Amino acid sequence: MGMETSIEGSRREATGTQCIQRSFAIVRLLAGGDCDGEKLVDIAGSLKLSHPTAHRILKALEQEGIVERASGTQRYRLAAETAWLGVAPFNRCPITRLAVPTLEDLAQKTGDSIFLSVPSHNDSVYADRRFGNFPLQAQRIKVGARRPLGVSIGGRVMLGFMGEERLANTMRQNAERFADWHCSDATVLAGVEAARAQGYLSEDSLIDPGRHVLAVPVRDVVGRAVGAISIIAPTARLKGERASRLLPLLRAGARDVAQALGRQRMSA
Amino acid sequence: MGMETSIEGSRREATGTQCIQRSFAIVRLLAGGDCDGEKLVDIAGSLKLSHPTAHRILKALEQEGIVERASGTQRYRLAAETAWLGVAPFNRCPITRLAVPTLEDLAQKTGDSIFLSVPSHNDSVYADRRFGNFPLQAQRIKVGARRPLGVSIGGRVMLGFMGEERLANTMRQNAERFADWHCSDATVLAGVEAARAQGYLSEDSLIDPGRHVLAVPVRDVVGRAVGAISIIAPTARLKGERASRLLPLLRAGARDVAQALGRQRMSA
DNA sequence: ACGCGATTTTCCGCGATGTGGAAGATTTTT
DNA sequence: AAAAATCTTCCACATCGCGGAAAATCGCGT
Repeated sequence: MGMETSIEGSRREATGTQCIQRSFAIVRLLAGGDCDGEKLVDIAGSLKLSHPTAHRILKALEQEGIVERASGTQRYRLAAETAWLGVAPFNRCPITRLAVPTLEDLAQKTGDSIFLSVPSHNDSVYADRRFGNFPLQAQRIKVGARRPLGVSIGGRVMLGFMGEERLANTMRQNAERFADWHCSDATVLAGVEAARAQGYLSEDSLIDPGRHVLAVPVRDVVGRAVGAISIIAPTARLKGERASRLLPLLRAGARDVAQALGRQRMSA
Repeated sequence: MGMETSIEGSRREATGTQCIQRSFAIVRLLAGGDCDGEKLVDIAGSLKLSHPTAHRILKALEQEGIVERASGTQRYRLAAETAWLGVAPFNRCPITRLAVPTLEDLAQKTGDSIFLSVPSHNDSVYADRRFGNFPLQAQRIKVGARRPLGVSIGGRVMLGFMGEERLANTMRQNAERFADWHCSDATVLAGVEAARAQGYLSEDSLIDPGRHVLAVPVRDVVGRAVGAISIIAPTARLKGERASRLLPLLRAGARDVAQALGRQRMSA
C-alpha cells in the first residue's frame, strides 16, 4: 500500500452525494494497486474512512461486481469486469491499443522502460508499459497506477498541452495532494513551462532516486495532449549525448501514435 | 433510449448503500449508450428514479469525472476517462486487444458483422465489433452495450461454460430482467444446453428480426468461457451450407484468441 | 498445533445525508 | 413568439448512511 490519496482531494461544496465521492475514491485507489489487492484497514486509512464505512462501501461495490477479493485472501482489488464498463469510451479513443507497436518498438530499440500515460480527471494514469533488455527496469510502476496530474513527469508534459483553463483547474484541485508526493506547485509549474518551451521534459524521477525520466506529449489533431510517452532509465543512461539521441526516437513514436489516432477518428 | 435496465434487477437485502447501487446502475446504463449521450428524463425513467435524484447523482458523477455532457447538448455519456479506471484489470485479461486481428480477419473473410462479447457481472457486454463488406451490417449493436447475461446468443454460449454455480446464480439474479427482453428462462436454458452439447449456438436474433446469429465461446486454459465470438448476418446468409462452412472459421478464431490469451498469461 | 494480536464483520442508535414534491430556469419544439 | 418539454434549484422530512463499540474471524509467530 502506501499512496495517500486523500478523499479531500477534490474539495467541493459538499452538497451532493458523499458516498459517491467515497466510492469512486476507493475505486481510484484500487485502480492503481497491484493484483494482490489492498487490505481494508489500508483503504480506510488512506481515505480517512472509518472501518465500518469502508467495509460497507466495499461490500456494496462487491455486490455491483466492481470489486472482488483476491483469490484466497480477503484483500480487495478491482474486478476484471470493471474493464468492460469503459469499453465504449475506450473505443472512442483507443490510444493504448494503437500505441502497442510503438511502445514495443521503443522498448526494444532503447532497452529501457517505456510508459504510456493518459490524463484521467485530476490524475495521470500509467496506461501501458513495455520493458527493454537492460537489467534495471522500472518494475515498481504498475499499469493502472495513478498520480495527481502534475506529479509525474509525463503528467507535467500533458498539463502543458491541455489548455490554460484545465491547467488552472487542475493546479487548484490538486494543490493539497502535491504535498503527499513531495513536490510543490512551483516545481510542477516549472516543469509545465519547460515542457511547453521544449516540447519535452527531462527530469530526475521523484519516486525512484537514481532514475531519470524523459517524456514527450502525444497530441491530437487540435494539439491537445491525450497522453504522454516516457522513458525511464538509470540517470547515467539518460544524460548528455544519449539523451539527445533518444529524444527524436520518442518524438517519432509520439507522432506515430498521434497519427494512428487521427486515422481512427476518420473511420469511426 | 429504450432498454429497461430496472435497478431492481439485483434484488438484494437493501441494507448497504442505495446510492452506490443507483450510481452504478446509471454508469452501466450509459456504458451501452452511443456517444450522443442520454437525456436525464430517459435515465431517470429507465431506472425509476425521480428527476432530482437522477440529476444529483449525475452531477456527482460529473464532478468525479465519470460522466460528461456530450459537447453542445446537455446529454450525459460516460467520460473518456472512465476507460482508464479499468486499465489494470484490462491488462490482466486484454482479450479485446488480442482479439483485434482475429475479428478483422473474420469480418474480412465472411463479409458479415463480427462481435466479441465478454461476461461482466450479470451482463454480457459487446466488447468489440468489426464489419465486413456485405451491405447489411448490424450497426445497431454498439460496442459497450449490455444485455442481461443469457439474453444475447453470445451470452448463452458463455453461460454454458462458466460453471454450474455461476449459471444458477445468474439465472436467479437475471430472472426478472429476462422479461424485458422478451425471452424466458426456458429459452435461455435451452440455448445454454445446446451450446454445451454442440460447442456453438445458432439462433435467430431477438432484437433484430431477419438476422441470424452464430456464436462460439472463447475459453481459457481451464475451459471457462472468458468471451464469445459471434457472427450476425441476414438469416438467408447463415443457414445450411454456408453456416457449416463458417463454423470452423469461427472456431479457429476463438482458438487463436484463446491461445493469444494463454501466451499473455505467461509473460505477466 | 495453539494462542494472541490484528483485522474483518456485525450491531445499533443518532443525525447528517440523500430524498422527491413542487416551483423556477432553461432549452427545444410547434 | 408561445407552448411544451426538459433541466435545475429549493427545502422540509425521514431515510439511509454513519461510526463507536463489540463480536467473530483471520493469520502470524512460537
